Amino acid sequence: MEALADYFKVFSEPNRLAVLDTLRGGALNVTAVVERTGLSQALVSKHLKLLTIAGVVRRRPEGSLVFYEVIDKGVYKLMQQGEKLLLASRRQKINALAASI
Amino acid sequence: MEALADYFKVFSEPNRLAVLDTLRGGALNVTAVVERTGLSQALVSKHLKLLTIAGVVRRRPEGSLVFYEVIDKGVYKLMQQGEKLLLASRRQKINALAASI
DNA sequence: CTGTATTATCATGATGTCGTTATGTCGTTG
DNA sequence: CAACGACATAACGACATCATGATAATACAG
Repeated sequence: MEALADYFKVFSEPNRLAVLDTLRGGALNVTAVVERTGLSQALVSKHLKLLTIAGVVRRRPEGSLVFYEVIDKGVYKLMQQGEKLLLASRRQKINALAASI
Repeated sequence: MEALADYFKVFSEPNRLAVLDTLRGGALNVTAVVERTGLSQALVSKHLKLLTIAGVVRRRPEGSLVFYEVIDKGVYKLMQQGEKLLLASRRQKINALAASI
């Protein structure tokens, strides 16, 4: 349970999800991620490091650039599954509200 | 992204996952969850409240007891998908280690 | 070798989360 | 209504996480 919770924690941060989102199309270097997310360079670097440690992303230095890419695209499936449940839970909450009137 | 991150945050806490796990078989009242998890009553109550607010769990008072049950069992599928990716990422980390030797 | 671009790290402050203890609330029972 | 059991909430301390600004480390160009 502990390890699973830690794994989900990786996806529990908006900026980290935004970073992951930029990597949908394939590998990008840090600056590219910075530009596409609008986040600070230091912040992007830290999130990418965390994602690397979590085993979600692979680091590949190339010259003076460092490219990052998602290892298992199944993470996007996980996110999609999360979205789906999120929407369902919203409908649920609306129903609960309506029932309480 | 924000909302999705918040949703994943619900599953990013070991004790909360443990609580959810006790509800796999169906509705349970608070004391039953306390007994099965070994967590304090106050803590279980708080986690159940959070799960309720998140729309993951439904609260149903019955006499002096309060039963909770998972609304959409899809959350267990989400957890399963998380487990799967977690295991894959572990294999990945081992490979990365091996490659670095 | 110097300077520059790219990426990583550090130190810090602000904020959030978790768990505990104590107490409050509500329903039931005698 | 008094007492009890079940559950919820409040207050608090400990700790984790996040974002920032400044600075380091690295690779490359000139």
